[in-house]
Order: sequence, then structure tokens, then C-alpha cells
Amino acid sequence: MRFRPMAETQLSTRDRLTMAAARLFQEAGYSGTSVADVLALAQAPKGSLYHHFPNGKADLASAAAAMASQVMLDITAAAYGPADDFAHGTQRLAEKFARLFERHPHWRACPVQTLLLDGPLATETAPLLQAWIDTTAAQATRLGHPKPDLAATRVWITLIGCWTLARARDDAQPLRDLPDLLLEGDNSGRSS
Amino acid sequence: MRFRPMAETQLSTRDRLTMAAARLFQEAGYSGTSVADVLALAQAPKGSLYHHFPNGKADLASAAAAMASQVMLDITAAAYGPADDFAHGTQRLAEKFARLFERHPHWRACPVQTLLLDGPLATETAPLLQAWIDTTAAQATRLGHPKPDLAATRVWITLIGCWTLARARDDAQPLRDLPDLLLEGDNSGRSS
DNA sequence: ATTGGTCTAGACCATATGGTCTATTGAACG
DNA sequence: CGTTCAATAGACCATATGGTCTAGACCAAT
Repeated sequence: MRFRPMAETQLSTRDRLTMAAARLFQEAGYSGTSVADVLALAQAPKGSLYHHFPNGKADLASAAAAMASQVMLDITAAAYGPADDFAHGTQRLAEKFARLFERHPHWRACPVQTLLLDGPLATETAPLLQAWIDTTAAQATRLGHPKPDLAATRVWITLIGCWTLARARDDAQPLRDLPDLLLEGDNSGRSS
Repeated sequence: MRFRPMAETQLSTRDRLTMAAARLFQEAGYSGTSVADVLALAQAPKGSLYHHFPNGKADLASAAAAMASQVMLDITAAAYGPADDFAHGTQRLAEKFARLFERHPHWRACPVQTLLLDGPLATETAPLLQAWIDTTAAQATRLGHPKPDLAATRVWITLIGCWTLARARDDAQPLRDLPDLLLEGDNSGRSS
């Protein structure tokens, strides 16, 4: 793989490495990204990498996951913050991810999903995901939802599923359909 | 990685290679699996691999994805076949995947998800997933569900999300909670 | 100016990896 | 029995990969 170097040269080398790693891991997964790829994108020499991240690729993955998780929290806050009710916030959230999906190649997958699947962070990802659910549940409470925890869990489970389908289909539409999917009441087909 | 060789020695070399590849790709992803790993698990020499799969790893991924997809179709048929109504079938489906998740390490992720995320099959996975949705929609129709396509899409989106959460938490419970998640009616928190 | 520490720079290395190539086996068929 | 050809067997290769190591730049404090 070859990548265009990052434009932001004013950032510290450490931050450039973290951001580059986050982007590449999100795009191609842990095993699918080489440290050489990260160095090229970050425009940094190898010595700097192993100075800032003594354990190399694994440390890079930790830092990238932490940064990506914080971005997710920020996006969630920005989505629900100005919302009238929880459903409105969820709709704003879905739209935000749909836009990211369409505009940036590396947003075509959940930022920690690839690290969860093949990286050395299998155990570390659960707390990150839980933090997203928790902050969403807090918003649900604030917006007067009767079952905040359940609602937040539903949002994130469905979001991850929609995201995966969107990537498979190469189309952000499943993400935009998320609110409808959640709103639909009893589709169970239960015969009662 | 080291793996215990496959027990089934009566299978053809080609099938052993395909099965081994399916298991390893499902477990560690495309980039996370080396052809040496596949050869070791399948107990096959390199010459046989490139005889049966001239394009090497990429062909192996195609064959593995096709085999895995067929397994998914079989599981779906077995879940909805004896069901009284669609919701019952969905519950059976979730329970089947929960059991697989608990019993077999390689069933801790959707069989094509890793290939979708970092393999050379990014475009080929959509039809497979669609086939699962279609066969589920057919079952929904058969069982008298009013909106079979929507219901089938909901099932698979939610299933993939639950599966991801289950893997992150190292616990099959999210998969078992799937029916409840789908049954819950209006959790939207809409103020109307 | 000297020192001490942080950070940059990239040559260098051992190993892993995907793939090629030649030789051999074994069964079907004349 | 000899031929043929699919399949097996694994040595071999070029490159990619993650990581180490030494040298030097930069900068503050003395």
C-alpha cells in the first residue's frame, strides 16, 4: 500500500503517528497495516516510532484505539446535544456516520472493529464500546427516555450492524435507514 | 500462530484446505492468517495448495467464503424450518449462534466479516450477505410475516451487531438477547 | 560553552511470508 | 507393462515485515 502523506505537519510526531495509525488500522485492520505504512503516512522515521511507542505496533494500536474512541464520544455528544428527543439525536448520529462514510475512506468501518477482530486488543475494546453506550444512555436519560440503557444498547448494536452492511454494499444507505429500523415497532411476526 | 491439525483426514485435500482456510480466516482475518497456517491445519503440502488454487491465498479466501456462506444458509434453514412463527425462528437462530460462539473459537465472529474488512473480497461479500437476508425473508413470507424483507434485514443487521458486541465482551449473552432486542416495540423516546 | 536529555534519522538484521519450480507418486487406461 | 496426467511433496526464492542499534540534531539549564 502507498498513501499520501499527511498534510498536518504542525502536529507533534507522536500525534501524527497516532493519527496515521488510527486511520490505517480503521481502513485495513491491524494485520493489514504495516508499520512502514504508518511511518510513510505520518512522515516520521522509524526511530521516532520506537521512541514514543517502545512496544511498537501494539502500542500504536492502543493509542490509535484510544484516540478513535474519543472521537466517537465527541461525535455522540455532538449528535445528541442539540436534539429535541432521543430519537432525534439517534437520527442525527446516523446521519453523521453516513456522511463520514461517504466522505472519508477510513470511516467505512467502525474504528475499533478491525482491532477487535484481528489485533492484540481483543480484551481492551469492550470498555471503549461500553463507554459509547454509557454516554448514549446518559443522553437518553437527559432526554427523558424511559429505558435509557436498553435504548442505548439498541442504538449501538444496530449501528454496528448497519455499518457492516453499508460497507459490504459500498453504500451509506443502511446507516441512513437506522432510525427507521429502530422506530419500527412490532415486526416480530409473532402470530398472537 | 500454531494450530492443531484437523482430525478429518478422509476429506479431499482440496476440502481440507478450504475448511482450514475458512476457520482461520474467520478467526484471525485475511491478513492475520498466513498460508503456512492453512497448510499446517490442513496437513497439506504447498504444491497441493497452488495446484487446487492457482491464485493462492485470494482463491482460498473465495472458496472459504463460499463454504462459510453455505453453512450460514444451512443454519438459517435449520433455525426457521421447524419454527411456529418468524419470531420463534429468530430465537432459534440466535440460540444456534450463541452455542457456536461458546463451543468453537472460530465462531466468535461472522464468517465473512473479517474477509469483508481486510481481505481481497470486499466487493464479493455483499451478495453472500444478501443471500442470507433473502433466504430469511423467504422464511418470513412462509411464516406469514407482514413485512418479510424488512424483518429479514432487521434480523441480520441486529445479529451482526450482537455478534460484534458478544465478541468484544467475550460473552454470548448479547446473541441470546437478540430476540428481546427485536421484540421491544417503541423505545425511540419520541416525545409524541 | 558544556552538559544531559529528548527526539530524530535511517542503516541494518532476523524472520515471516506468498509464491515458484522441479521431482515424484499413484492410479486409470491402453 | 508402459504411458499419461492429476495430485503430492517440499526445497527454494525474492520480498515484506517488525524490530534493534548507533549516530546525530535540537534545546534547555548551568
